Amino acid sequence: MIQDARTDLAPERRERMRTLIRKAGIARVEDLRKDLKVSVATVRRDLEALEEEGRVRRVHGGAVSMESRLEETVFDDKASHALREKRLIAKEAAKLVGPGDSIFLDGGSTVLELARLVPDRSDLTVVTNSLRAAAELADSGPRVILTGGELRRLSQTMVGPLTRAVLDQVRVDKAFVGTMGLSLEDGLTTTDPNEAFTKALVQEQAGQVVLLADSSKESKVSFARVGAADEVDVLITDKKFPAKHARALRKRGVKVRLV
Amino acid sequence: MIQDARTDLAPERRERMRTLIRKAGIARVEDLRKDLKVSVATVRRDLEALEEEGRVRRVHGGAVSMESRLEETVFDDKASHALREKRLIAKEAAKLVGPGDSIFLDGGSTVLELARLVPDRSDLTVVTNSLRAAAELADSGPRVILTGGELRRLSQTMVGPLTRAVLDQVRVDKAFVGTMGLSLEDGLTTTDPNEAFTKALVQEQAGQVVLLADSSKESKVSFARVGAADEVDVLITDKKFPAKHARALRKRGVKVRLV
DNA sequence: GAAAAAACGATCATAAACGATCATAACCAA
DNA sequence: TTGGTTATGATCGTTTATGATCGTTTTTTC
Repeated sequence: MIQDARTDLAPERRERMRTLIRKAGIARVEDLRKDLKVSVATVRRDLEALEEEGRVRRVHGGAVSMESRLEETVFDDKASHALREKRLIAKEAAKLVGPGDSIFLDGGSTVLELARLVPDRSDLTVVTNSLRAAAELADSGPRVILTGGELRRLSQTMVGPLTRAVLDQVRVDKAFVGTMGLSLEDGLTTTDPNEAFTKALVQEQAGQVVLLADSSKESKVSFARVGAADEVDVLITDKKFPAKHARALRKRGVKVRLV
Repeated sequence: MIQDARTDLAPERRERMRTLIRKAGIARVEDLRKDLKVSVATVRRDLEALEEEGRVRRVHGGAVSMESRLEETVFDDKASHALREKRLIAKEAAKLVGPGDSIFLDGGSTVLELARLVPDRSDLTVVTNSLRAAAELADSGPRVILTGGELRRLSQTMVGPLTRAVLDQVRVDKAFVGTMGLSLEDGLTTTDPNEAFTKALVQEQAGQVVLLADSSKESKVSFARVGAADEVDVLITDKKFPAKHARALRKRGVKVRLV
């Protein structure tokens, strides 16, 4: 074995490799070979070891770091519009969550922001059909119950008839739901019938239904109907929500909060 | 013993060695030999002693200090062992998955490797109680159905009575399950009773139960019992699995495949 | 979808590093 | 002195880490 003063000991070389991969998020075998001045065989062996430790995941041509979950969430956030409004709405919604409550969270992006506000509330029971909400709460805090059902890829939610099996057996104090469209005539609408079915089901089981919807959803109508607008108990939206429609909703018994 | 003015007393020399290694985080035998002006044999003996005391960890070519930050990062996470075996086992298991099959995947790490092998099989229906398996398949390929239930953080699986609600309504052709322990007398055992309950439930609903277990699980017994060993239809394990026990299992009607 | 290129895993040779063993020298006690 | 103990360093067969080679698998290209 060649180990003169210029070469690293295996642990320090692996440490450098690990750092390189973590900083870049991903690294190619060839680049690592050049940076560390070893053969590709050694790079592969080291990557194998780092994978055993769970620090990287090997892929064809290199390896990706498992040590920074940050990128994913940043990526997610970038995709969503009106983030500022959504955060404000979520913050307001969090005030409605009392001690020891059991709450339902659905798959909307605003609701996901709410999930991010409660990871320390270990007194809560959170029922959700959203994989992303579950992922947010997977490591800490509240008791988490997933509904099960068929995975809908686009929204990363569990939907369809199978969700009924679990939902029939639980009751929640408050259900926090999002929507694609909200109108007086057509009520709540969303893109997927299965999704709509599950939303409607949840609303039956919840003591209180809280709709989180920024003002861009107002007067929109999507494909699948969830239910009438007045099945919602509380609507939390932003100040750009037209006052006229807010009044109409209040007249039908919906509490409307503008943030 | 040589003990003139130029040489250290042994304890003193070891103290210096320990300091050198701690400061650098890591040190080569050759460097220590030069710094301390002793033979490599002595350096090795001293390192052996320091390792015995838990102050350093020896590596090929030198030693890493256990008293500095480098060691924490090198040593802390000893997560998954036998990755190689697990991959081989998973690959073999993948051969059992026929076209159009519906399969169940549980939360074991070997089973997770199997999940990674089927993302392109869009003819499949995958039922799983593992969030991580679901995450692997969340973007592409098979139809994914999650069981629902209470989230068990440690294993990132859905477990408990609520899983029954969904599982009662589905049948799968083959269930691929992992285990913590496998023994002839105690059968399959795992750490958590809720987890065991769910595993047992799945085995009832499956046409065929395939156990994926590397040989380290053999003759181990964990806390919660899942069921008898002969409730398994096929065991896929590695070649280190004792032939004697493989024979005993075959006698009980379990097909044993060694890879 | 076939051909070409790249990356991969398995295997092997080699040199460094290693552990076991032995010889030496210093020290101590009779 | 002699015999015993201990730390050390040298020797030598063994083990380990590495890099090169080669057939296989995967990805890219056309």
